[in-house]
Amino acid sequence: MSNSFIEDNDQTRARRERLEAIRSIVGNVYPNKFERSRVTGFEDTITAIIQKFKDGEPQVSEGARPAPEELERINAELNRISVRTSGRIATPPRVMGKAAFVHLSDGVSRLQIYVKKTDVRAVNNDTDTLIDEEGKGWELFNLLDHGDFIGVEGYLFVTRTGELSVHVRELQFLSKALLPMPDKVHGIADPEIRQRQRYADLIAGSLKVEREAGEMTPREIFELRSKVIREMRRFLDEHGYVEVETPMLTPLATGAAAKPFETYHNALGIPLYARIAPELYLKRLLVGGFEKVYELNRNFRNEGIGYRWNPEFTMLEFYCAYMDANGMMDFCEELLQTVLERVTGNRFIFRDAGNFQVSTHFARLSMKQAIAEAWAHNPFSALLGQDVDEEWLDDAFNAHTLAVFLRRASAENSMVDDEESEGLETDAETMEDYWHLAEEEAERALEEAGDAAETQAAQDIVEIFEKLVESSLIQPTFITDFPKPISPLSKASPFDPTVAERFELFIRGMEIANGFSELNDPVEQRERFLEQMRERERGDEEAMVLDEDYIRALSYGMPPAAGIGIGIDRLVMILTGKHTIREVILFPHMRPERKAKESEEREVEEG
RNA sequence: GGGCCGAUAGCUCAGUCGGUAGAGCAACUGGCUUUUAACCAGUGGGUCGCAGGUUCGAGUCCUGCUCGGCUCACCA
Repeated sequence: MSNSFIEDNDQTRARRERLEAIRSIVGNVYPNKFERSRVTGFEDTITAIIQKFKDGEPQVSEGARPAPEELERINAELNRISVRTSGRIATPPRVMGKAAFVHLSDGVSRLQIYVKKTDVRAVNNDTDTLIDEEGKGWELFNLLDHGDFIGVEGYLFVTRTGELSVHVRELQFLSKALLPMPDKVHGIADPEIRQRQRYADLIAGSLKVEREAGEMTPREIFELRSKVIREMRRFLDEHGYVEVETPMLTPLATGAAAKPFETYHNALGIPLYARIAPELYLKRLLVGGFEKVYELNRNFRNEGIGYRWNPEFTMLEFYCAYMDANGMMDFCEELLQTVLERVTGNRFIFRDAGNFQVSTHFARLSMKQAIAEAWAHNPFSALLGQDVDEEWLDDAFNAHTLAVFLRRASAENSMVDDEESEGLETDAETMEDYWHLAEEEAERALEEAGDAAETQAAQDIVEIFEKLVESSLIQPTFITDFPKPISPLSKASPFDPTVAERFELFIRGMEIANGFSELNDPVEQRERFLEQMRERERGDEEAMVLDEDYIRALSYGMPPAAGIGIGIDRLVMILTGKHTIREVILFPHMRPERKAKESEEREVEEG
């Protein structure tokens, strides 16, 4: 039999040959079902059996063995209990002549089975009956490989070393692993295989013999993710929110600053875009009379891929009528802390505890305050003797100078190797040169900007914030008071017309949430959209697109409201201590897999 | 796209100064009727990512390429 899709080596050959030998004993090697018993009160999965009977194991210290009398007492009880259960063979069989031990896994837990040559009988899968012939059970067992699926029937007992086990009387073959299992000690090291072949990653996590303290298996990461999402829904439902689903394929890509994926609808004959944000649809629902709505689903952005970025990401977005951004910060904090408490049992503890403390309250800081504070602690600050405070930043020339300076300084730093960079940071002269160059550039830029000067200043402040502050916001911090020109869907602050009543939540240096008091004046909204369109014409590909229907909706009247988007993937990164988004997305997007042969063919074609 | 790092047995990795290709696990054969990453004895397994170059001799040095990781720039 040829399996061209399976690499041919000594391991795969042995497995294939044994599959044929198994076939000659049991008939159908891919039977359709295996019924598990219900002695635990539920379906007797391995986890159910472990949970129900594990407590019966005698308590002994590491390496010690339980007393024989105690074993006898426990086993007198357990031996009366028969179970039928099934799973993947999770260890290479430990065969000792005429008996063997092996562990079965259901992906979560593992249960040891004990197979004795004289006690085990095989099931014929064609007739679903026990095979009479002597020795067939043991013969079948010896053809099993690490990774195969089997079903067993037998009675419970505790071994001399004190481990709960099943003494197998019936053995049924259920499915073959034609590929060898990942290394039982090291698991899979190659991140590419782990992410591309998540199934192998999940198997490896369940088969790995030893784990480092605090190490989460992939299974546990994705179960935690599932719980986070479930608890978010529950919290919102409890607070009167209605979950809705709005279009993912949209005629306009708007509601956020991002490049969309484009596709084409044949029947309508129009382009459609994968949504970059559900925002404008959800606010149409506020117009329609929903006072509290949310959507928890995917958004798509046709941009770079990196440790914080996947082309599709999961966002919780919700809106609450009659609330402003300040109320939304309170609610967001309560939401996150409640979800955390329900998922992890702690109010706010991050997984890599080394960097995090328990925070009872999230800090709040205006963007310009945050910049001023960060600058005071920045090595460039002392070097240049330049003070930065909120008033200083209000000057467009100053803001642009600082933005350009940071751009130059960081570009220079990134070009230099860590080892060679000594002296660079302390080189005051170079830094002063950069500063003067930045000042010259700022002067020119201000002249050229003309009526776009306000937008330019806003972009400068944000750029300074991102370069200087963002990565240092480790503890949960709300940054407030965003410049208005870069917040086209947000209301202005009632205290400062140049500032949007908008906030972003940062944790571990990442933006986790973005919310604001929603702009509900259709006249001003239209103006803001038009300003965005002018930005687009100036070359900003990510400026928003005017949505006339949305303006019409606002014209029917939308109540004052606050809205927020919370990045679920990034939140899960923080909760699991993972440093790349690909670890918390089951099937992250990657470059298409190319085998060596194919790439050679490509080269020939292209060459 | 730029910079840095990597690719050796099925898996995880070592390989010194350029001199016959190594270990553990896995596989195979034999032994062992309560093991715990079982153990004991033995066996097989390599296009050292690909293509050139230097050299008497290259896993090792040089050049180009492929694939991957990290990182910087754009982006949530």
